Amino acid sequence: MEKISMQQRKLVKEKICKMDEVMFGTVMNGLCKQGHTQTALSLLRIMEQGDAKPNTVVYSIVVDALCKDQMVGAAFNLFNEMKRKGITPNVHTYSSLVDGLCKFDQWEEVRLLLDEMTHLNIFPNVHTFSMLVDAFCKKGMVEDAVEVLNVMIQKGEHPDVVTFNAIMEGYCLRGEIDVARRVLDSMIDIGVKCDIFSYNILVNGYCKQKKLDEAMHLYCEISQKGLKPDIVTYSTILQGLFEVGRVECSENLFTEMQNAGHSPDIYTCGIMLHGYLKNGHVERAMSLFHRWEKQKEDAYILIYNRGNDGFFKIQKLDKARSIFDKLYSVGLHPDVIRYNVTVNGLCIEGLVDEAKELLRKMEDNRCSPDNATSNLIVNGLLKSNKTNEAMTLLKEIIQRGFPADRVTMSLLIELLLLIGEGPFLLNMIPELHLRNEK
DNA sequence: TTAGGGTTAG
Repeated sequence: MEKISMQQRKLVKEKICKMDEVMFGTVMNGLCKQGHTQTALSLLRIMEQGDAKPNTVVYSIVVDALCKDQMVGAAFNLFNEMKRKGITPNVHTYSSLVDGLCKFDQWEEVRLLLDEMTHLNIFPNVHTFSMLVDAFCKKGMVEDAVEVLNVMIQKGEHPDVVTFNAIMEGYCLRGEIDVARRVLDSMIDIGVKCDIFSYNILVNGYCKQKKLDEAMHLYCEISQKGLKPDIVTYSTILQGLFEVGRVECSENLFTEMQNAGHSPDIYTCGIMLHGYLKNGHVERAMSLFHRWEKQKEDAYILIYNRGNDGFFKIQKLDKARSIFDKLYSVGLHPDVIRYNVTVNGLCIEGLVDEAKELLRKMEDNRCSPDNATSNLIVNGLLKSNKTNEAMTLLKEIIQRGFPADRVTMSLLIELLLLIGEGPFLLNMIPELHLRNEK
């Protein structure tokens, strides 16, 4: 990506081609969508030196990308900078910031920002309101979301399919799928066309409640409504079917999916593998696994991970271990999650030395244990009978810098008291406390 | 040239 910015620089400096704001905007948008926000930001700085000065659109592009990268503070710095320079933010800029703040539960700041924009005669539109509705729903605050919905209608903004889908998801997350279904019917009544997202939300709701007959019924309804199930629909139902042990149904649906022209993506692969393993079909899982590992290198990461987890659950530690070793041999560096799954498996099995070895490998690969590692180890120890032996490992981790959160701490305390390590606990408390303060 | 939604391992 650096290459692109070098080319841009060259084009600008040598005046081979005069880039206007729109061209800069297009390039910066592309960079941001590919995750190169910093490069986009340097391009904005380059613009300042040229004839085409940064405008509202290019600032908004970078502000939005920073929010999506969860760098809301940096986004606000840029937002303040543009205001200082007299470049007026618009409804896009404000909406991106509102969305960023919502994701961090900064409700007071959201309110202030909405006030600010309204004072400037910039009014929230269907996008802005839908972001708010979605944020409330995802946090289980459906009543607040409905209130936002009413406000937007009052202000003359029409909720659309995205707004209603968010509300449906809110009800589904609370397990009130029948209410969600009624939302779907009423949105059709008022003339808002539902889409495949609407159905996927409902299907997922039923699957999570293990109501697979209802989910399958909805799946049939999709085609009757003139819509087509997509890869997400299939993945959701496949997962649900495996969850309730309907392996044959899953296999049939998997074939149906491929016949409909959808090749399995990385998630479907993981669902199939995990589903087989969970239901004890090791051979079927292995055969799929071997077929795919030849085809798709990209898919390795997730498949190995799922594979590892599944293998541990059915006590095939030797197979899990060989898969993990294979990751190294093909030059893939496992991420913290995959390490965690493996460390957990080893702890449950009481294989402390191997877990230690793995933690050392983790450090060699500059992959630090995180909260989840600690959590999993403590959990593994609680489930295991070889607690004393495994204590050694835990002590080593604690001494190396235990990343403790509240949950881990309480589990740890429970464990230490259980196995009569009260004195060790007393010694550790000041240090754990200090780390927690940081 | 800019903003909103669904599946996804411990």
